[in-house]
Amino acid sequence: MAHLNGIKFYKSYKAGEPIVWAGDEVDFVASVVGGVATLTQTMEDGRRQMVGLLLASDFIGRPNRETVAYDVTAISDVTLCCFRRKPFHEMLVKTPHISQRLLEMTLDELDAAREWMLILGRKTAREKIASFLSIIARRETIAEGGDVGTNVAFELPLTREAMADYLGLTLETVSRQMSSLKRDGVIQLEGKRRVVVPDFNSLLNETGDDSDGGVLV
Amino acid sequence: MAHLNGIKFYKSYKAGEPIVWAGDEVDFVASVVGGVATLTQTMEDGRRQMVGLLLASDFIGRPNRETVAYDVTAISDVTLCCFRRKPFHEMLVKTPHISQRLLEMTLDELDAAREWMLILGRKTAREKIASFLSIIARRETIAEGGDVGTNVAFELPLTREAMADYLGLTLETVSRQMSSLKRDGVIQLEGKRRVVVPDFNSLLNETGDDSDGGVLV
DNA sequence: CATTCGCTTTGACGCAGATCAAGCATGCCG
DNA sequence: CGGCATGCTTGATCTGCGTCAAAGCGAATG
Repeated sequence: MAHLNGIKFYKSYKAGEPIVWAGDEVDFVASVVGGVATLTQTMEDGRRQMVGLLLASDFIGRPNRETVAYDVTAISDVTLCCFRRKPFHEMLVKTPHISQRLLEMTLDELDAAREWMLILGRKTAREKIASFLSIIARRETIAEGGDVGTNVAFELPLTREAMADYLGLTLETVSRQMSSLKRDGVIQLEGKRRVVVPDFNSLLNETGDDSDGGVLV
Repeated sequence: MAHLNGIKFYKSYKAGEPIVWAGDEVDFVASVVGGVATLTQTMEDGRRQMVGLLLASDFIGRPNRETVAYDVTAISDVTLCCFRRKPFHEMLVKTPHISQRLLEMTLDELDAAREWMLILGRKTAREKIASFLSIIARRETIAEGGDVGTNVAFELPLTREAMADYLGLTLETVSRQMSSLKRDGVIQLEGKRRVVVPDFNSLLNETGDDSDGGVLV
């Protein structure tokens, strides 16, 4: 996505800052350069569900639509690389391999959403936490260029409350299950945010997923 | 999607028949011509979550990937319009506006998946049922060319068990909540499968969603 | 150094929905 | 026609997680 003179610009947001609200008109699409942002849906009475977790290189917005369907929030300091919507859409028409790339990315997101649906609909609180940790472990260690060996350590990009919104739980339940996994030796905590997983397979065993090794080397 | 000599063919499946299993190699992609199919994920111990409900014109498969990630099952008699994967992929590269169309469809599915995530993660059993019924009402009555007026009637394409798999509930809870909505006059049942909604707004009021009219005319 | 604030942990208790268990209705097949 | 299968309903009981409440902890601030 290089060489897009004039239609491309950067924007930064501080941790906690809203990027756009559901229903807002937005005249750009963007991709995350650095930091973490979330997509959330909120019900009238305040119940909240996260529906997207955006890390570096993830895409925001629909080329063809001027309003946005979800609240987008910066959860750490975030930098976006933005493209004005109209020229971006024209470029899409002229440069087919970009829309094919975008299709691939969207299909990957759809797959992620479907894995997420299984977590939300059928897993216990403990399985939800274990699944979340293994998802983050995978994304974070790949981002750091490391291999997912048996011994893994990473920083949680989310507060307990945000984890609860991700998993359809309350923050108290998240906290209790983290403590429980710690008690059982599945994870260790250094401070509140850094997680050490001494044996990644034993974490996977807690997810409820088919556990025959999986992605492990 | 016309004029695709030689690479296009049709396949039919009976109600209940599996179309493909998760992990199978499949050399075609397809679009649903008629009937209803589901995408489901199953855990080792048998817990099941539906992650896709495919009606007429919905698309199955990934142009770029030879295996399939979910169980696909015909839930009524189903006819698929299939395209061999390799030539389909080549056509995609040569005919950019098709991949743009496919991108639009995929983004719509992603939006649907995200609405679904809110339902799974945060709604009560009663709200889940009401949400499901209003989603089906919308899709079915549009398919029949009718308008979604206040008074709506439609056929449920799913058994109580499949509804449970859709909503992350047990079939008993689905049954109880259907009875409860019936007792409260929100819906009427003609037989087990036909649903009459005397006042669509009062159904919407049960979904927990922002209720200011919405899509109603 | 004390104070406050945001985040987290932990405890006690209650309830929505799961589980276990009958029974009912409809339609199919010998 | 009777028997059996499939799908649905309803009841009784149990439990995982939500709710309410209090207290711990580290970092920032005056």
